[in-house]
Amino acid sequence: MRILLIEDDESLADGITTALRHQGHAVDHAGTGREGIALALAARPDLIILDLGLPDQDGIETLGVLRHRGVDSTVMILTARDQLSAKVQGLDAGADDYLTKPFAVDELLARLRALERRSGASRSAEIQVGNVVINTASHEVLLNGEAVKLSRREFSLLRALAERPGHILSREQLEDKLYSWGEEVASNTVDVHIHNLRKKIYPEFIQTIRGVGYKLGPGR
Amino acid sequence: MRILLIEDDESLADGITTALRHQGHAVDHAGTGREGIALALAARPDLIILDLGLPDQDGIETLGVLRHRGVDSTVMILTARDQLSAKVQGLDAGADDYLTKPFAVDELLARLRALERRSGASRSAEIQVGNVVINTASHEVLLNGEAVKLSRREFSLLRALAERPGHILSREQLEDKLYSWGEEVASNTVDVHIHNLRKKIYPEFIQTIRGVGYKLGPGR
DNA sequence: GGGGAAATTAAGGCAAACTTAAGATTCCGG
DNA sequence: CCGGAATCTTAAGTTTGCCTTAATTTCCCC
Repeated sequence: MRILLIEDDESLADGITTALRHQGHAVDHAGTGREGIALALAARPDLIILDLGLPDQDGIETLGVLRHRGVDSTVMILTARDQLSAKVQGLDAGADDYLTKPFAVDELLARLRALERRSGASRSAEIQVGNVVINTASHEVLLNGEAVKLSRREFSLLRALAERPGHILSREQLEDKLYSWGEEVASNTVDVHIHNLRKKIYPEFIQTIRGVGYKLGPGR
Repeated sequence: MRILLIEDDESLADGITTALRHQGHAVDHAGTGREGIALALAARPDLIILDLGLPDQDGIETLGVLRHRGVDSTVMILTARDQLSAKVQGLDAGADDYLTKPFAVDELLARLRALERRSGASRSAEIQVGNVVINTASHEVLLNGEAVKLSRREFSLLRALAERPGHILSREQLEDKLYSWGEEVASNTVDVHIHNLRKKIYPEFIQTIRGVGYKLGPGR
């Protein structure tokens, strides 16, 4: 998943970024509302995490601008515990969820998974496609009940495809989900990971649409 | 919206019920998990508010049973502030959101609006012409329910014609749809692809208007 | 029956995708 | 903080499938 973090506190931002990357997400970071808007328009993230206590402009205002410009990404706002009215405003201004500071990173991650699901197909942390079960919380993948060991990138790739089984994702779209701004790849990395995934699962599970991209197929 | 509240604390339940009804929602109330499951199956609510601290059975378990029985309503769970692991479990078990107790009723209402807004959209990417179904998302084409394997150009051609069934498109117009500027083609390519399409589907599906172009015909 | 339009056919060429392996990088335990 | 293991990226070589071309045949309308 591609995530944009708009947060001025450097150390907090670093912590969140690291945790998210560890989960296999592509993370872009903006330190101000203005910068955040620019990045949101350029990178088209799946999710935006927005701190309401920004220095250059009000967080709510930033959110308003984003929605006005047609950014329809899911938005989670971060706010201080006692700012109830701000939370309510935020939700009504187009945020999808909020988290009160301070929070545990595990909680943030769990919330993200919930949000991810709300817009996607599956209702629980498990996505099933054919005889393959993908657990987005534990990062476990089962093929006919047996565990398959995947690396981080392999898992991210599989998750991206599994969010909408049957839907085709181009190489470019897949790269966008895996790599943040500034760490783009310039090779056939995606091809290679797809190849390795096919070896670990089974070849027909991931189908190639020549000239278009890849999609998950039906069970064998 | 039809809402099911599963909450054992009578006075809290009364307060929430009143507030929700005030907003124009239909509210059912269950005091136990067992009762909640029965009501969920009977009433098919749009939203379920589930307290994790239930007397007769664990709230997480209740949620599991609901999802297992195919209840796909949006679920918001209520939990005590310090029960982090419970929240995380709940979200991963298929809840869409949670709220920590104690909370202000305004906050609950704002959350509901956010949830409501999210569950809209998603239009189908399918075009149907006669007994042929064209799925633009998966590039799948079904003839009487059976998959027909098309190449990229064949698919583009078919989609172009299917966008306006019955309308006549000239070769030139079709070429414009298939080829971007700078890669024009100088032969009877379109004819050839049309021919191959007819072989894969059935000849009468694509009709020739002599001297003008092609159009999609009615089912066989 | 004649001429132009459309259909048919087959083959060569080319770009997309696959495979492999080596070098770079990251991760993790001590 | 270091060294080995796992993983990731790059790039080159190979394979594959498709697209285009063009020559030939069939069809339709005047």
